[in-house]
Amino acid sequence: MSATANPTPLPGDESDSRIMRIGEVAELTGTTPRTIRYYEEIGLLAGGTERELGRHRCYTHADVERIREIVRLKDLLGLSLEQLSQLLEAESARAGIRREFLETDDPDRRHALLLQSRGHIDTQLRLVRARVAELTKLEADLGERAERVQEKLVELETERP
Amino acid sequence: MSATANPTPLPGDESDSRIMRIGEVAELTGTTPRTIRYYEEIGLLAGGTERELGRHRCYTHADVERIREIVRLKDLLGLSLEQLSQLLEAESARAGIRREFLETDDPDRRHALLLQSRGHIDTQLRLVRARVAELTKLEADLGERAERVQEKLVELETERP
DNA sequence: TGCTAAGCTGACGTTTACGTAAGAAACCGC
DNA sequence: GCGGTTTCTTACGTAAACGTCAGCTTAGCA
Repeated sequence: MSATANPTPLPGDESDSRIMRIGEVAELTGTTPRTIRYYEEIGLLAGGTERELGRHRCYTHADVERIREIVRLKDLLGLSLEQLSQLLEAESARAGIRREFLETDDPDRRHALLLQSRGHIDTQLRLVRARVAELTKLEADLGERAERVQEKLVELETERP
Repeated sequence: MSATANPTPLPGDESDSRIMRIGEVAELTGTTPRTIRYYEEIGLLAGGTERELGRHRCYTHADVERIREIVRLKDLLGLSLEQLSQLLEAESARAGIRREFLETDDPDRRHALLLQSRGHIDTQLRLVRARVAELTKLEADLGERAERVQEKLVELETERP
């Protein structure tokens, strides 16, 4: 028996292809239903398609991953949701891109899609690295200050027994 | 002629001991007068002492440095101003501590002040390092994704001339 | 001494990122 | 098919971090 054949997956199970509702997704991502709806409202999450008004939103594991990524970038880089929208704009149709990638057989088209994906990842990498550099500089500055204080402490301790 | 003897220091001059008003400080720190007043209002900046109501606030280069540090920690660590207040609480009396350090001759007291200063710096260092670790993990994850895309690109290019 | 730029003190406005509440509708197990 | 839970939409509320405006005062200098 494979895990994917399990007819009733465990809650919190991260295997793909399960369909979840907003409450579960919120728990899995450490957010709230309101937050998820808000992200959809401002266009940060797709969700708008293929759902008649009034019916329950449904999500896949890919959506959970995306929300986790949003939260991570938001918290770690301190980006506003609007900045995130722009940053992830290319990726916002990620599911669509992936689908198109799998559906098409045109190598040129696949090539273009891959390039687009790589560009998007590179942008994020640049941001992260710049931030790491700034933090490293801050760490160095703090280290210097710590050292100066330490010197004075040693100095003081040698002065008196 | 030494630079410090210059009776009219250049604007933007970072030499100590000049007394500035809020507009200049705002420019030097990339903030606005309103922001500086607000920081004072919520107790993040001292300023409350030694100034009769209604008179102009005056600042030294040490204040500029402190504001720069606040902005830096706020932006890089994404801390709220209240969190910053707590983090810098010990340091908030920094000028006072420094003065007391210079004034006192009691080695025990000086020792205690130095230890306090070191503890404060260490707290900041821990925060910075934790953040760097998280960002480094994010960088690694992005790197993996970039690699996978790159592999597919190469794969695609070898398939067709 | 008089003028002007800059600063002062309230006080209200604004944006972001959600929280919260209400009433109705959808889903699910039995 | 029905009760109970979850979700839906709509709409108002809120906390943080300032922006902005008004009316008045201060500081510096010609």
